[in-house]
Amino acid sequence: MNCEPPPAEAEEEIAGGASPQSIVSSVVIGDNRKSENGTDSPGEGIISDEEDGNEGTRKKLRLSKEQSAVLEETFRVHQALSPMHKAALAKRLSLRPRQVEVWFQNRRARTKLKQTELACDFLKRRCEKLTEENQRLLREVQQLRLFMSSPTQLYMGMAAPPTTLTDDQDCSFPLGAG
DNA sequence: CCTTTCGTGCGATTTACATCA
DNA sequence: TATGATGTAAATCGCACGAAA
Repeated sequence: MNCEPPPAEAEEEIAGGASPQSIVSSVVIGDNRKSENGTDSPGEGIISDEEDGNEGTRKKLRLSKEQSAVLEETFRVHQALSPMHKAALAKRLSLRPRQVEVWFQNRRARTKLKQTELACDFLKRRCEKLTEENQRLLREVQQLRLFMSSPTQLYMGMAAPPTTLTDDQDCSFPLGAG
């Protein structure tokens, strides 16, 4: 499977330089975004590796700002992690390796989606331009045909003959052997 | 060479949670 | 303030692939 790294321009900005040292060492449940003063509301505490804990209902754990920042920073360097790197990162962030893995998978998916959207926008604009150009050329062909059918009459009434096909433009068409 | 097992990535989907009208 | 709609992101599922045994 080929996973080419995305171009830098497709990358979103990461949340400003959170220092890796300031990682909150707990997986929190609850509102991480509202706490603008940086105080992550520590909900349930650390989730251990074995403690999948979801007997019945699984809990969704929101990552803290710091955790997300470190993950983003790491992602900027490597879009995929070796098992060792993953384990180290998980330990550093007090997450399960599986969580780190899932985060990276989702992050790659997000990047790809964003790239696809950008590509789509680009193609849309390109298509619009080509359509415009096509219309213009069609009009010009029409003018040329008129001009060829009665050059003198038309020439009198025209400010200038169609100018698109000038000397510096190669309007020849490859007709094979010729 | 096959076959099996294991680890990993990906796309699609589900689901918990946050936000807003 | 309560509530439903909606968006986002964490998590799950199933499949495919390559490497190693």
